[in-house]
Amino acid sequence: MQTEEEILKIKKVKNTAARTVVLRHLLSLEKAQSLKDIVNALPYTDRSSIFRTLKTFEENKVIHSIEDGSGMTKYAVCAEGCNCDPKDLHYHFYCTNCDKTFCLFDVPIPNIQLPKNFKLQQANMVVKGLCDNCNR
Amino acid sequence: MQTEEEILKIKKVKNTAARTVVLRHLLSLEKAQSLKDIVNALPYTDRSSIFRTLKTFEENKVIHSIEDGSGMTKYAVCAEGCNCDPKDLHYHFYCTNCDKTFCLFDVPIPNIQLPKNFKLQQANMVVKGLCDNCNR
DNA sequence: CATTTACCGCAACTCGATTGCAAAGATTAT
DNA sequence: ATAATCTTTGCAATCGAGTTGCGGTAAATG
Ligand SMILES: [Mn+2]
Ligand SMILES: [Mn+2]
Ligand SMILES: [Zn+2]
Ligand SMILES: [Zn+2]
Repeated sequence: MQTEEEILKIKKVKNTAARTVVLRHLLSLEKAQSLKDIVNALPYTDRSSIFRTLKTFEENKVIHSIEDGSGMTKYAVCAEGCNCDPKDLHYHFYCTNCDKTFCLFDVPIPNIQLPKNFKLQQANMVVKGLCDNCNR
Repeated sequence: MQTEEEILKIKKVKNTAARTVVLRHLLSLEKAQSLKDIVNALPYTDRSSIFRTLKTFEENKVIHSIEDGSGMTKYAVCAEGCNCDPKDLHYHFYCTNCDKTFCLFDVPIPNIQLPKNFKLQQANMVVKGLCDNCNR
């Protein structure tokens, strides 16, 4: 896995204290995080700095955002080589029990046959249900 | 197409003035509407009444809600026979140019092979891009 | 008709998201 | 190295979609 310095270098985002700590934090977790989650986990970094860091990361394809319907946008680090193009699309799974949101990088997204003359640019595909941990 | 009285009868929702006007309005449009859209279109009905009407409709499967990433939840009338089960799932298309959101009732949703032990309950699948009208 | 229950309108409130601004830090030009 | 310039950060304030409390009105029940 890439370190946060490598990622920022590749994505041409200047490395600052806040960016390093936020990205390192996101890399350390397997599930997508909300702004609130991150603020709670990083008590020495200001909310608005984290917010602007996330915006910068998103603009530069370091992370992508997920609207999982929980009311808070969540963020996850992009996979290596991701450019947030349609080809990089993947499902997200939101567990209605434990409130975790995962990137399902391994589940292929089938070709979607849109109506005539519709053009696909992006997608937000959230599948909801119970995760393996909650489904017992 | 069913009238609003027929729909409310089938879904066992009491018919009131506000409900009639909101449902009739939704039926008259082909695209999903936000609360704000509806409030603007129905100046003689109070925002909170419309809000509670939408909640009632959603609970009773008269309409379904769509999180299209625009920041406002949108609502669309359920198709005849819809019970908002996974089998009634369909894609939604959000046009990034004209901001319209459509139900793609005719585009089949393929089977999603979730990871082991994950259980599907619902989904919010929003495809984004240009609609036929904006893609020229 | 009296009582109970549901619905409506208005105003207030919640909370995630966003922004203005000044201080601190980094970069570039003299 | 110093000054000028640009960027990032922290704090407080603001925005806006969504939601709720409450009193009044209408509908349903007996
Ligand atoms: Mn993802
Ligand atoms: Mn729909
Ligand atoms: Zn779970
Ligand atoms: Zn369009």
